[in-house]
Amino acid sequence: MTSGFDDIPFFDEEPLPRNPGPRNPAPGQQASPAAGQTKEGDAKAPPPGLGAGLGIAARAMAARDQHRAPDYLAGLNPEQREAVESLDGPVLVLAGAGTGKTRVLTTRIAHILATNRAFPSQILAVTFTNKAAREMKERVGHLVGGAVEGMPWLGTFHSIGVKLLRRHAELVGLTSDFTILDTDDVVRLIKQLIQAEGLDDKRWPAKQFAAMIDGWKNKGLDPAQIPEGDARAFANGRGRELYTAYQNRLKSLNACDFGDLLLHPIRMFRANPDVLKDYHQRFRYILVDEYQDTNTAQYMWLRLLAQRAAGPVNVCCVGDDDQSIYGWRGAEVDNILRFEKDFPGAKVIKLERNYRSTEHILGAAGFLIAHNEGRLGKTLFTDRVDPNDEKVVVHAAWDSEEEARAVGEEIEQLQRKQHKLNDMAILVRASFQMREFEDRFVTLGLNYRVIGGPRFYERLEIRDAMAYFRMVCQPADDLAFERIVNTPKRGLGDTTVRTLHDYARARDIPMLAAASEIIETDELKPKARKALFDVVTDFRRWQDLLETTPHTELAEQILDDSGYTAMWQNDKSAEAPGRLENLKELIRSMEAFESMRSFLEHVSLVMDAETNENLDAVSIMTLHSAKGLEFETVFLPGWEEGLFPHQRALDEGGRAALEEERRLAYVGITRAKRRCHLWFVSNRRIHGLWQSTMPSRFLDELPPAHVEVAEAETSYGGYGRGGYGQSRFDKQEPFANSYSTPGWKRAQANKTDATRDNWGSRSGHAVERIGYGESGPRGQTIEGQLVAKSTSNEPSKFTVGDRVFHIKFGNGNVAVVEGNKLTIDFDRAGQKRVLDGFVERA
DNA sequence: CCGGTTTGAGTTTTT
DNA sequence: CTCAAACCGG
Repeated sequence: MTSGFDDIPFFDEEPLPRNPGPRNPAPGQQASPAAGQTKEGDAKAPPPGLGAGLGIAARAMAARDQHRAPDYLAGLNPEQREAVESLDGPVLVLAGAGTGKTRVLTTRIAHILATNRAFPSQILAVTFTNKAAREMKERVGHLVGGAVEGMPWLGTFHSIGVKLLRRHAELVGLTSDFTILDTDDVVRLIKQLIQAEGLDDKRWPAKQFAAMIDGWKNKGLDPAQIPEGDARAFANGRGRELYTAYQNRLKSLNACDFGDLLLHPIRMFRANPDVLKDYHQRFRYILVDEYQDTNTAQYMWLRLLAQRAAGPVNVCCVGDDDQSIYGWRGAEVDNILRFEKDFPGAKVIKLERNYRSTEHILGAAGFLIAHNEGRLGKTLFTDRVDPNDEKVVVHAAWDSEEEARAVGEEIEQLQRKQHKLNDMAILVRASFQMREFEDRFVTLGLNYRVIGGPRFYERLEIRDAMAYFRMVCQPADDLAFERIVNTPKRGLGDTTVRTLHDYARARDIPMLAAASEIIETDELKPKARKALFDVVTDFRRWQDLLETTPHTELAEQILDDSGYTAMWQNDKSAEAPGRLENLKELIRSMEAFESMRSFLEHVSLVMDAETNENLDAVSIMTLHSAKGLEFETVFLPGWEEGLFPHQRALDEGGRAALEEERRLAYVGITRAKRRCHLWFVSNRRIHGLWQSTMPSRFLDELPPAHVEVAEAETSYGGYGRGGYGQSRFDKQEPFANSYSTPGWKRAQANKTDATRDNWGSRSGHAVERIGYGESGPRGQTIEGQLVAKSTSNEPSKFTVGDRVFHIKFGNGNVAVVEGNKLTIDFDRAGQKRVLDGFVERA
C-alpha cells in the first residue's frame, strides 16, 4: 500500500514542502469537471485513485482503481470522498447529524499529508471545544500513525489565538507571559471598576456588564465601535468608558479575557500585514469544524487568515445549519448560509447519508426541521431500514414526578433486556429538569451521570489552588492575590485588602510588591502587618523554589505551607473530603506537564473533567451539551409550550429564536440511534408554583407516519389534529386515575421486584458528576461507586436517630426505618426516603 | 470576621 | 420553591 506517509517530514516546522503548490489551480477552475480530470493527469506521481472525485469520469477511474486506493479512503461514500479529495479552493461541507463529519475532516487532513501537499505544520484546523480538538488529534493520529505532534495548529479558536499571541504579544501591547482571565476573574475585575467609578454595583451588576462585553467581543467590537445605544444602556450611559477602562486595566495587568484571545490576533494582523503574510504562507490548508457556530469575531479571524494574496483559498468549513443552537451567545448562522458569497467559487458538498439512526428517527427529525425557513435544506436518509424499528414515541404524564418515574421505569425495563445504561440518555431543555430524574434514580438505585455545569477548574478549591500557583509564577497577578490573600483566614479582611489595594494603585505596582513595602511602614495594624509579612515571606520562598524544586512537589508544598490543605482538613462539611480529593487530582494532573507555567496555561484553556468509562450509567444532560453525542436510546422530557420552546425564546427572539428552539429539538431527536421517546406533562412546577401546561407545538410538527403515541400511559386521546392537550386533561381526570393506567400498574408490579433485584444482585448505586462542582443540591463531585451495604432481606443496621451521610443529600438524621427503607431528615435537602444502602454513618 | 437571616432571581454554555 | 449572594448583628 503506497499511502505515502513514510516520506513525510512530520516534525519539520518551517520550510515549505518539497513539492509545494503548482497543483493549486485558480479558484473556480475546479468547479469544472474537466479541470478535475486535467488535474488528475498533471499530478506528480499521485497515489492511485487520488485527486479524483470531481468529474464522472474521474470518479469512475477512482472506482476502477479503488482496490489500490489508500486504506484511509476505503469505506467513504462518494460525497464523503469528494469532500476529502476536493483540496483546492473553498469547500463547504454541509454535514447532517450522523453523516460522518468528523471522519471527513480527519480523513481530509490525512489525505493532505499523504499526498505531500503540505507539512503538518502548514495545516490550520480549528474546532470549538477542546474535546473536539482532542478527538480530531486522536483520529488523525490514528490515520497517519502517531504524527500529530507535528500538527501544531490543530486546536480551538482560543488555543490557537493564545499561540499566536504568545509569539507576537508585544504587537498588541502585552508581554508573552500574559495571563488568561476566566469569567470569574473578569467579573471581579469589573466589579472593582464599577465601584471605582463611584457607581452602585447593585444597580449595575458586574455580571451583566461582563456579559455585555462578551457580546461586543463576539461581534469583534472595540470600545470605540460599540453601538451608541449599547453604550448608553449601562452605568448611567457610561458603558463605553467602562469598557475602555476595562481594556486598560487588562493591559496593565498584562492579561487577556477569552474574547481578547480572538480580538488581539485580529488587531495584530490588521496592523501588521507582514506578519499576516507570514501566516498566509504558512497555512496552506485551513479546516474549520462546526462552522455554523462561528461568531462574527471568529469569522473575521478566519477571513484574515484565509484571504491569501497568492494561490487559492484552501479553506474547508464543515457544519450543519440545522444544528446551530448557539445563536444566543453570538454564533451567526448567517456565516454558514452565505459561505458561497464569502468564498466565490466555493464547492458545496452535502452529506445526507446518515449512519446513526433508524428511518423513523430521521423521518421525525427531518419533518420537524422542515418547518424552519432559514435553512440550506438537507434531508437525511438511511438504507438500513428494519421493519422492527420502533417509531418515535410520544408519552404524556400528569406531572414531572410521574414523568421521571415512568422514564425510570422504562430504563429499568431496557436494562432487564440487557441494554447498557451507557447507551441511554435523558436530554433536557433546562437544567432544573434534571433534578426530578436525579431524585428518582437515587431512590431506584439507578446509576447516572450528570454532564455539564462548572468545570473541574471552576471549582472553588481548584481556583484557590490555582491562584496560589499563579501568584508564584506571576507575582503581578493581582486578581489571584486578592483571591487568596485571606484564604485560609489570616485576619486580612476587607479593610486591610482595601488599604493595600489603594496603596498599590497609587504607586502603580502589583499588590504583592505593595505588600512587601507596606509591611515596612506602620500603615497597618500590627496584627495585619504580621499576617501580611508571613504571606509575603511565603511567596518569596516559593518563588525561589520555582526553579529548583520539581513543580508537583512545589505545588504540594505551597498548599500545605499556606495552610490551605489544613483548612479543608478541618472543615467538617460533607464536601470537604471531595475537595481534598480534587486537590490531589489537581497535583496528579500536573505531572503530565513540564513546569508549573505550562500547566497554568493548559488549565485555563483546556482542562475538563473526564467521565468514568467503566461505570455503566444513564447520562443526564441538557440538549445543548448533547450536541455531537449519540445514544441507542434517548429520552426527551419536557416538551411543553413555555419550556420547549422556551418562553423567553418565544417572548424575545421572534421567529429566529423559535427556529433555534426547533433546531434544538432536531439535535435532540437526532442523538438517538434506535429509540427516541418524547415526553410532555400537563402540570409542571415553575418557580415554586404549579402551572398547567400545553404540549409543545413541536409535537404537532412531527410526521404521524414515524411517530406513535404511547397508549399504555395515556389511554386518553391520541395523536393527531388538535394536539395532545385536550384529549387527556379536559376530561378532568382525577390525579389518582392516572395511577390506574396499564403503564402505572405495570410500574407498580415491577417496582418491588426491580428494587429487590437491584439490591440483591448489583453492586450498588453510583452517581457521577461531570462538571458540577459546588455544594448544594447540584451536589458535590461524586465519582466512582458506592457499594450497597445491605439487601432487603436483612434488617437495616440503622435505627431512628442515627446520624447518617448520603452521597447526594449530605448529612441527616434517620426519622423512620421500614426494613431497608429509611426516611431521613437531611440538614439541607429536607426529608427524603432512601434505601439504606445509599447512606453511611456520619 | 463569622454566621445566621433576608432578599432577589431563577434557559441554554464554551473558551 | 430553592439557591446563592448580600446584609446585618454579635
